[in-house]
Amino acid sequence: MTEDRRKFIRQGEEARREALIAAALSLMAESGPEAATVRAIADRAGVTAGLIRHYFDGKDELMLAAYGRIMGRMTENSLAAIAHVGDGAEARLAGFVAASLRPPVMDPDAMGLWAGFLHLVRRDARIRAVHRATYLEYRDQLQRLIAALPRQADARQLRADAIACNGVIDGLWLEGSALPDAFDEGELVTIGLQAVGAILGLDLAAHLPPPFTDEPAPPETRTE
Amino acid sequence: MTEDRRKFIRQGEEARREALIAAALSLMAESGPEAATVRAIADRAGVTAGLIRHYFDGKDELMLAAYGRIMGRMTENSLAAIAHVGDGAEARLAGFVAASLRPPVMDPDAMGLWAGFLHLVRRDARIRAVHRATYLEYRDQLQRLIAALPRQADARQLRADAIACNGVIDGLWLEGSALPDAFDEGELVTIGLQAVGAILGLDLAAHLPPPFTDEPAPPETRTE
DNA sequence: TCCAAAACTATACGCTTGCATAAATACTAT
DNA sequence: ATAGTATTTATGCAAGCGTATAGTTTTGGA
Repeated sequence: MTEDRRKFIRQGEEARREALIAAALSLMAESGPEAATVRAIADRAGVTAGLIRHYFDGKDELMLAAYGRIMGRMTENSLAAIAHVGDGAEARLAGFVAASLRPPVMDPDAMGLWAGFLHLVRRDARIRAVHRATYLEYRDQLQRLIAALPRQADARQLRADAIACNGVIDGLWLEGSALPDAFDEGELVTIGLQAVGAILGLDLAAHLPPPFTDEPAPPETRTE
Repeated sequence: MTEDRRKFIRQGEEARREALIAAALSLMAESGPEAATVRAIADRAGVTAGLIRHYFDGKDELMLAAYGRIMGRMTENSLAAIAHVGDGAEARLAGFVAASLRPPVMDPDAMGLWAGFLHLVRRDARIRAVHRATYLEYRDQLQRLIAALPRQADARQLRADAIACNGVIDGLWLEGSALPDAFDEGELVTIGLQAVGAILGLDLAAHLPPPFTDEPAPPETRTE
């Protein structure tokens, strides 16, 4: 009764770090980078602000960890779509492209997050390193899928094709995420498949994967 | 001698507004959105902070004006490259694509600026309107160039082609701006022309425009 | 059972932000 | 020459920022 100090239960390093990262990402996705203050993050994570400094050397460290988490998740989401597709290189590539142009990868919140971090890329060397690694990893995945296609191409051509296809996907992802209602349902998937197919000399649209996977609806990016 | 108050000369609305917009853009390009504080902007424009409120209703208004300025300029820069190209629709399209993938359009500073504003797109309706208008205007320009090509395509196909080509350009622009040293000199121009050509069924690379225009070197985006 | 270590809270400090307000200056019209 | 007005400076304020630090609670092992 003296002073009702907040009750709490210990949760340990792993859980708290994850909770703080998730809180930072959700705030940033909703309301932009400037909304992700230490107080707001702590509040959403159900702790007080001081705890951030207990688990991270500072806010910058938390943001760096959060960036790594979200970027990795986006590549994972694209890859997960083709994990169980076994029937041919073309189908796998088509699945990868389509997954990148559909939720939860193509998503306004995801783009808000990505944009919020992007401007940090130029100032913070460690953020830049994460960006570079993520971009190259994604492109390598794509290049591997392209290399598996039944066609002949030397290393130089393979690199150029991967860069071009990655460009199409990135550009369409960006525009579809930024202006969701400027495109019809599934329009960007079709366009993306046609474009990638044209670049590689294939008819990828023929492999148009089913619009729904086994999951009913993945509504949010931000939920863990 | 009493108190050395700062000397000044009157410059009038037009000049001051432009100076403040230019200052805001240059700060943002250099060091990100959070560096563009009212004090820093005023300082760079050679005035004191209070003047911003005299010419704009608030900082948000200044940022909105600045966003309109930079986005318009980027489309202009792409269009300027083909203003004096008269020999054929393919050559004009090739010039447009190439210009979008070279300085001053493709440029780390320009991308920093673009990214800095992008996350405002989701919160501020007026910023979003500018974004939408700029994107659609750019795409319409591209679509007009595509429509002028000697080939047959219905309206639906024309729209899809424009979206796809715009996607390639945007994606390559983004990656080349974000990671300039990940690509060879001129590599993205070549890849972009090949990709757009493949999508449209042309050999655009044959029209590869000269690497230099009549200007010696446009070094900076941020200078007016 | 109790005690030491770790987890967590609470508070305050210094700094920066955008903005309001009031005073001073430079220019223009007369 | 001078008065008037728009332009510009100067100053202060309330709010919010990240962080440092000290104190309190929980927890698990001796």
